Amino acid sequence: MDKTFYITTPIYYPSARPHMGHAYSSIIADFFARFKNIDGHKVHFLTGTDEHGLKVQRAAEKNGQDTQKFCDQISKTFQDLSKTLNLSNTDFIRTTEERHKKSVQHLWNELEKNDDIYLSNYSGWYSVSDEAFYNEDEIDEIDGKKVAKSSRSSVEWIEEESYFFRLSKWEKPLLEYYKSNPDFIAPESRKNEVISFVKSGLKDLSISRKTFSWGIPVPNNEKHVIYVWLDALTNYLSALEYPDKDHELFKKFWPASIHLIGKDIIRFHAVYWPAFLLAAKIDLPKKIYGHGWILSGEEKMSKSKGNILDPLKIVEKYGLDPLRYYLIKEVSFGNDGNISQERLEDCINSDLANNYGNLCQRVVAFAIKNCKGKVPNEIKFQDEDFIILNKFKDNLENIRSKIDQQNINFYIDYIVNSLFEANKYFNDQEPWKKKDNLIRLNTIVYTTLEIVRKISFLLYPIIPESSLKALKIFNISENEINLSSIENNEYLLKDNNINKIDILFNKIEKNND
RNA sequence: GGCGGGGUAGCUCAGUUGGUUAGAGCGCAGGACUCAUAAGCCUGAGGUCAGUGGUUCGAUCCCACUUCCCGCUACCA
Repeated sequence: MDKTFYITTPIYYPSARPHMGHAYSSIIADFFARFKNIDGHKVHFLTGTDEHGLKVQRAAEKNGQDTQKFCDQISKTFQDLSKTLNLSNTDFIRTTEERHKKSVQHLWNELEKNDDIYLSNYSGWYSVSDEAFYNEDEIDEIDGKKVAKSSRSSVEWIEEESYFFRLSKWEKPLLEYYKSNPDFIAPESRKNEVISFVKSGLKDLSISRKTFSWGIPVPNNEKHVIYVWLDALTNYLSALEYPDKDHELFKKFWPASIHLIGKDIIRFHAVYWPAFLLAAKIDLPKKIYGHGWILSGEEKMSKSKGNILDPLKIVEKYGLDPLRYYLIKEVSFGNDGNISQERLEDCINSDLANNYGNLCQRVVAFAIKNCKGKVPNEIKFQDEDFIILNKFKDNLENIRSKIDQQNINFYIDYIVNSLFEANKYFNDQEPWKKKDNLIRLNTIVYTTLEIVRKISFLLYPIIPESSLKALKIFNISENEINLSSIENNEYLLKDNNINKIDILFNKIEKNND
């Protein structure tokens, strides 16, 4: 049976324009998807938009637009973002699609059938201006008027008929599940938060609303729409043609390998979602990973410096691959990351241009001048060649296992170290002094070409476009990239032509101001 | 308030189940080379590992206190 891998991003809520947080989730997910793809897995990579809810309905009204058309428009900006980020997603789901509606309603029916849903009243202190409910302890009384402590806006007691999900019933099963599946929630800090939250007790969850209509109707009670989280989370199933559990997609890809999300929505994914699934007797996803936020430090948004948090502007100015590389390299995965334009430029110059780009150029230029522009034929490896070549083979299993632990930083550090070693190797071997020993010269060139090839394979999940550009040296195309071939020290066919390539990364002129 | 995480070189971060001179990258300074995008290679400067006290033969790592930062503490997504 083929190895499979199903990864999802959050579905994005179109109340705001795409920002760096969206880009980050997507890029990281794409990294994993591409890695698994070149490592022989059948990959399903899902992203999409979450289009229901009061805010969307209001935003559309405000624009005097038909709600669906409004959604079409905003969803398009996220579909465009996926293209801009060069995502390899195999599907893009929208919660306004029919396949999703069918799936959510079916899940609802399952929950109802299993007695996990009941009708009752939802009540609480509601602030119209904040659009939020408050608990008793979040309320103050000033001059006989109840107000929210945080915003000081006045609140009123509201009771509304609502369907509830028996979340409380799943408190113990969830805790047991976390215990027997210690890798279910990552990173560790998030797991601890979730567990302590569940341990503090779960109340039943309101899962329908009557106050607005932009949503999926509750089966058999059209006055209610299904509350947004039950709606939104189900997208992960809808994209696999749930409720058709015999469908090829569902059989192949469920349970999901990993739901990649931001830490802000960990609870919905690590508590509500597994509870829904347990109640519906559906297998739980293997992992929920809540990554950190992208922060822009002290840097104020200014016109001269540009806004680092706008991914589209960054891509426009520096290109996509530098952004992808930078986010993956410099953010300690799982933690919040501070990004700055200055560090991005440093990364481009030192890692991408000087280290990787220049290595490609120097070996190609050398081979064209000294090896007739062909992959050398007569070679004889020595110890120092084997040492550097075999490192890839020796580390392959470790790389795979680190990726399965989402240790992205190990992966990229490994690549950067390999680049240092490669440049050092070429330096130390001094092929330019070996013109009277062609076999040695050829061997050094062949070895270095092999290293460039292996590193370019490893870089493909991070900077796919640039990796492919580099692989044009050897006329290697995208579908030929496969991870296990980094074990092979003589992958490159001898006497094949070597192609001169354009500069991969232009250096950024830094001006001190 | 309660629970949890953290304060390590100019910057971004590793690390230590407590043990000789605390690490990487970037940045900075010097050197040798020249195949290459004036790139690469070598060498070096820079830290009382937040503060105070304690346990210990010995603490950056353990404990207590102090201080600063951050997260969670349910229905905004």
